[in-house]
Amino acid sequence: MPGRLFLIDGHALIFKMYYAFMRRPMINSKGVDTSILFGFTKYLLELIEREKPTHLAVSFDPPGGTFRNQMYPAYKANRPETPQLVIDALDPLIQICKAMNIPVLMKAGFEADDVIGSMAVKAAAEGMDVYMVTPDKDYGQLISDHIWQYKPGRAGGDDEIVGVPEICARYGIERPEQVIDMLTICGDASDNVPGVKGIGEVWAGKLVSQYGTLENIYANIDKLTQKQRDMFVASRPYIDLSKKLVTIKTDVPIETGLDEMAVNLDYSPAIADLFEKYEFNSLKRYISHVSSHAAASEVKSVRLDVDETSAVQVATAVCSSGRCAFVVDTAGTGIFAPVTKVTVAALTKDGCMAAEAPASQFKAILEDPTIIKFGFDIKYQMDVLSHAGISIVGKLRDVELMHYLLDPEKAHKLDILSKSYLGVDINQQPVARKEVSLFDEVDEDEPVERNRFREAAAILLVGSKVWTELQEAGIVDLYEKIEEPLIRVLSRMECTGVKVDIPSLMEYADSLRAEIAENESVVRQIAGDPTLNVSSPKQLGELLFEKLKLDPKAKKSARGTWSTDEDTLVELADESPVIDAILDYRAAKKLLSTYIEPFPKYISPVTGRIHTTFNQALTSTGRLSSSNPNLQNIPIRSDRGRSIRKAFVAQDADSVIVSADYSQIELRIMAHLCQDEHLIHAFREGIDVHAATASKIFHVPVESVSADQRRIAKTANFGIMYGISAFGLAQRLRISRAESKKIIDDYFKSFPAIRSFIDQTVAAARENGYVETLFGRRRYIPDINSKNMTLRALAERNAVNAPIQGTSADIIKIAMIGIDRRIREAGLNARMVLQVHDELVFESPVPEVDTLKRLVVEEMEGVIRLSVPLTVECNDGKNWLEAH
DNA sequence: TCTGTCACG
DNA sequence: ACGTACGTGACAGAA
Repeated sequence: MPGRLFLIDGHALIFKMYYAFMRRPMINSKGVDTSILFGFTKYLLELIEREKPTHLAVSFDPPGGTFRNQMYPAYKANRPETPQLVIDALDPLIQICKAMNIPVLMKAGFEADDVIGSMAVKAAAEGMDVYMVTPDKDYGQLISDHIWQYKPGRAGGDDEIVGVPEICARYGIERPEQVIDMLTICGDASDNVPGVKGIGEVWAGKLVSQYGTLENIYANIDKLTQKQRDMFVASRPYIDLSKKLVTIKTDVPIETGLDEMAVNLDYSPAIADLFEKYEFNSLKRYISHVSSHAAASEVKSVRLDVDETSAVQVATAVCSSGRCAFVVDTAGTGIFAPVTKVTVAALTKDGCMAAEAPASQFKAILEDPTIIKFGFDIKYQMDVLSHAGISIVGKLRDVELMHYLLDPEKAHKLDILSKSYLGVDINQQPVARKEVSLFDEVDEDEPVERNRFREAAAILLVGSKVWTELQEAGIVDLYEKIEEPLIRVLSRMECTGVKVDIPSLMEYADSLRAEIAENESVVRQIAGDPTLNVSSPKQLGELLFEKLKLDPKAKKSARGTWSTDEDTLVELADESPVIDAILDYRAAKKLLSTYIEPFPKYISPVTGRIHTTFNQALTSTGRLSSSNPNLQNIPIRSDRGRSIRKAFVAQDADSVIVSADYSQIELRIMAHLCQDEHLIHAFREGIDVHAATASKIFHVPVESVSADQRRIAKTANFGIMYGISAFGLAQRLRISRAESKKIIDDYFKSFPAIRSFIDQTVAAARENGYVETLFGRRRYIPDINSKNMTLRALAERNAVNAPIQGTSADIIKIAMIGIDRRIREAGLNARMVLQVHDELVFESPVPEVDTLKRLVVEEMEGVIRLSVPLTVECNDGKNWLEAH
């Protein structure tokens, strides 16, 4: 019978999972350690998906001793006691195997080795290709033309398939059966198999290959060296016993027939219940096809009533369960909105209870460091509660943030999460105020009012599930070491705010308005239309390309409108003086309408400062974003822009602005990730990396690189990180495609490691469906296999860029946490006020500046040791511009 | 509400 | 033959 039979050594796999999860066990919401069950089941499911076996069976060692113990009581006697977790895993795993139609082979008196060995030989004789899934070296003796050992990879590494050539090469022998002699001679300390004392693997291999068998070694014992002869003679009395111990039996009768091992993916409905019970949420996709009532009952399995009760009762439940969810209500919006009430939910033995009360009544709970707090957008709640004199202490499980880490590009709204995780619509209004059920029918016409009880309960329940998924994805560290502590840091930054000198901005506004008016009238004059709106791309397009007939080839359709962006206009600058007027108009108008006119309304009446919001759960790559207002895109590149940046000032004459920014952090990360020797060398030696790049691709010495060559190399360096195309580079450099193609070809020729890094990253995205940063932050790349070339190309660029941009984001986040801690430990009055991706901005009293700078640089540069140094430039000044 | 444009890293 | 560098947020005009 042709086919692929996989025989799994169950105990070996259990132990592997036991150790794999030892440092960070996976505990489900009921407090049960499901590490082994999860790891084992996941491995099974992945193996089935990846290797597509036609037949499959799992073998466990039976309870009680084996024939080996009978012949040699010391066998495995000095093994440490089996951990309880391993013992406890056996029965549930047998249940899981049964539900997946996988036969479990156990034979009293025999180890799994013997059962698998016998089955392997039998199946191979019947024409199957057999894979023995186990890391145990003893199995090497069974390998043949149709039997392989399939070694599970260590810690996420690839599995290894060992066949006849590999096993022979491993020991330097001719035939796999000789593994028995090898093992006999070497012995096995952990199993108490004696072997020949004094002979190790190297000599054993030489002797076995020279004399063919152990018996023949003894037959020729006088040809050995004196020392070896003595050792073999001394071992003679128990060498037969050793050989019996290490020889895997191949004649154990197996009752289970091969046909019963045929893979049957039509799993029993019980599998869904088991996955629900153990909370294998991330594995559910493997069993989504299971047809049964179980899928439908999944929603019903979240059966809880939110019992509305008193704050005191909830507080009691919170303290006994050690966890709660909370929702803060405010009058109005913004971080200074007064808190009106707080709703707290707690788990009870048969559901959820919740109560709402003035914040002060929950102060003790919120400030209790032992209670785990589930919330949604906790940073904002921290902001508003801090003004009510309440801090939130203890572990923070922010559902929005945790879900963001699972898949940053999904929607992280509570109502959507409740629907998908609990099957519950929290926007639906319950009928009664008491004994409300999440499943009660509601009157459709009733106005939807947010129900905080249901929200709090949903946060608690969704939060537990999302937490489990974080564990399963192996990104709990990312959450606990980076995002969770960052919540507090960002909250402090938001509450601190930054001072903007509005009067100086207003003064500058006047000169901008004059420029705008001047340019507007020039444009209107040339157009011969006093009503022309220069801000209207449509009207501008008609003016330039229809009325003035400047360049008829540029049409950027979408809605058939002429493109009038800066790149297009600059091309036309020679053709009409109207172009410069338009560009000047636009530049001035942009600054005025984006960075000046809206700013006064952002000044807080409480602090007189501007308080941005840092969005921590938004970008695809792990960066922060800033909004209302966005303080991460304050101008700097143009002269006009710099006047605006000057308005970001320290609070008074006794303070300064300090700015610290990473130099070339993304290129450095790329150098580390691809391990390119030239790039690494340039960074280590402090050589100008763009000049070094130019030197390589243009084949000139570094010192004779021209400014133009350097500029081109710089553009190319950035292009590479963004997933360059010849077209894109050509456009940016205003050169021909042939020229840009040559540059790219030379680039990859000069830096072959970068080429292979890109290829490997794209391959990893295809393999796993996602890419990750150095710190495990994931971005899923679903379009990587798209048939649409454009989409696929975009996906490939994303796959390359995300680990680079994301690692940079991880690094500065870690630095921020360290700096915040150090500032507080040192009791400084300096404050971190802004983060701009690779830059941190502080406000500091003058006497503290030196201390602050030292500490900031130390923390930023010391986040992680890469193959290249991380360097930071740090300056101070009266305003943000001067500090640069 | 969507699109085009442009400010930043 | 096709479309073309990564990640954001805000504004004005068009629809």
